[in-house]
Amino acid sequence: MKRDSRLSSVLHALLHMAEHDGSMTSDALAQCMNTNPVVVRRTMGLLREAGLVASARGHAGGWTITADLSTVTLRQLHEVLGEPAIFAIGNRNETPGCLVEQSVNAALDAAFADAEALLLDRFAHVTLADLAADFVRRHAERRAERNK
Amino acid sequence: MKRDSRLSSVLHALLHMAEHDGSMTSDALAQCMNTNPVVVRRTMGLLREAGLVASARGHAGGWTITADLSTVTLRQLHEVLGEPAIFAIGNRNETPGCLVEQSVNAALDAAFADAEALLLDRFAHVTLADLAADFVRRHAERRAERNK
DNA sequence: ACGACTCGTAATAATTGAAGTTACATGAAA
DNA sequence: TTTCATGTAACTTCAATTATTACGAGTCGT
Repeated sequence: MKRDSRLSSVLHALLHMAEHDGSMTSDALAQCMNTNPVVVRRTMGLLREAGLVASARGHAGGWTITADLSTVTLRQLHEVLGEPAIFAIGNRNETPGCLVEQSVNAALDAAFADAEALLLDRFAHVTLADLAADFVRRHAERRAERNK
Repeated sequence: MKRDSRLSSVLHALLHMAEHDGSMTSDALAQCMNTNPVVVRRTMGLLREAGLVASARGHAGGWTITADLSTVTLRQLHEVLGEPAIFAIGNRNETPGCLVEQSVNAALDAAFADAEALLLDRFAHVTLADLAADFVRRHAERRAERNK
């Protein structure tokens, strides 16, 4: 099953932008992420609609972060991306007439709902600033490793 | 994204088999589930390898449950199906050299791992017998509704 | 004004894995 | 021996993200 990696992608892009002075072009971001500039524009466009980033055309154009990193959570980004389906496993038929299938769906749905709630709660407590700090930590560790 | 509904399917099949005296053919199960007999054989074949069901060919052949309903959990069935990917969302690159992406992956992976643990734990505490009992309850409710 | 640069977006293809289908071999029972 | 059913291989269909191509439109520097 093909997994939706847009959340991972936008996080990657946003953190690169946060570490980078000035704006970054779709091409530069696409190279960072080993993908296509059009894909970058499409996903970043959603963030722009949500007021998280801004874009400028022409010379010296590109993308910049407009939001405060400490206020943007993974959950918010998930919502901005249209709350894509979280699970790759699901019911065969969402509105079954068969009573057997209703029992099956009820049991599975309850479990999935709980797992989703936990996941979204986790997402709600991680901000871009947290990730940026984690990156800085990793960066320092690698430098220390290199100088050992 | 296309979701894997095999767990839902086998549960549906197993419960129908549990309510049904004697064996059921792949064709009968396929009709129950609005699918194809070959698909039924493919998935039920995995359950047979795990010793949960048995199949017989020829006249009066078909599938029968050999396991005790109260000992088979949703988690076990999930494993029997090859532990398919649970999440439809994932990292863009599982083994990134980029430190930014490592931070992103670490945060997402931790959240996903927790949600997966919760889901599997839920699955581990639901048996086929539980689902069968739930079906009987729904069945009784519907009959009461009809006679009101 | 011109031209290089960049976003905006539509249209289309590639990709991936489950699910569905066809076809035929194998085995069991009437 | 005919009929019914599973066992499998090979192939097609299907649905969704992702990738690509193409072109339009705005912006800056010269």
